Amino acid sequence: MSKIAKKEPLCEEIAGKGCSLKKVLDIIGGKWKIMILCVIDYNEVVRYGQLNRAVDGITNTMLANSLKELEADGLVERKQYDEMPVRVEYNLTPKAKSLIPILLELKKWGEENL
Amino acid sequence: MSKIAKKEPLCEEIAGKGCSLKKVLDIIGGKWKIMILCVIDYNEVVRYGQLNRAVDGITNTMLANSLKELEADGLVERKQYDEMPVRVEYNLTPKAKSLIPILLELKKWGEENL
DNA sequence: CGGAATCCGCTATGATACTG
DNA sequence: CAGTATCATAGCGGATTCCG
Repeated sequence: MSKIAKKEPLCEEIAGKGCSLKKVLDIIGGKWKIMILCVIDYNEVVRYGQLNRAVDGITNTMLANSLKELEADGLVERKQYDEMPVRVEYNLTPKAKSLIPILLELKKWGEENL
Repeated sequence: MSKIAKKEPLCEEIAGKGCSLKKVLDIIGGKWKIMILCVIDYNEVVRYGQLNRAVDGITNTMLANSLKELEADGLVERKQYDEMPVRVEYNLTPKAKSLIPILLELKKWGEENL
């Protein structure tokens, strides 16, 4: 069979497992992450408790989990100051900041189309 | 209202329930919708079976559900031709088409940052 | 061919309590 | 203050079968 095994005119790059769009959604998907990113961006620097009060309805479990994942994915930076009581601050990495404009476009699209 | 009752320097518009960014994610979130949109966009017009084969790993249940929701949200158009056997074609609405460039930016961001 | 109807497991999410 | 540790649950997503 000299045939290239593409039965359909559809590309793996678009719909396949490796699609980078899918990866992006894996990272910023879920129920809370985008809102967390936006709140940090809006405030530049935020403390844990601030986020907890700011993101409407989030629980400790989800906030802690989301922050850990965002940090692991290089979107959020965590700084801990060992004062008493402990103070922890979060801010966006440059990588995350470069994502914000796109999210704002998405938001704008939502306002115009929903 | 002389007073804006905000205990935190964080805005409801960003993190609250009404945030349009959240709404967008509700519509195109989930595991398959973005890929479905991209495949339809890439092909202009697609049949159900094509989508089923093109979107890697999707099941009937999810494809049918996703398409119904996308149609209800005004992102895809369904055309049924009562031939024998039945033929059904899907294409993007203008609204969805205006979303594609943003998704491509997101994809580009993913390629550069992940 | 293009779905609908069932049934079901898993994982994301959540409530609550507790700790360094 | 900034989280962990448990335990519980809902609903998303999946496998299979059936239908016009």
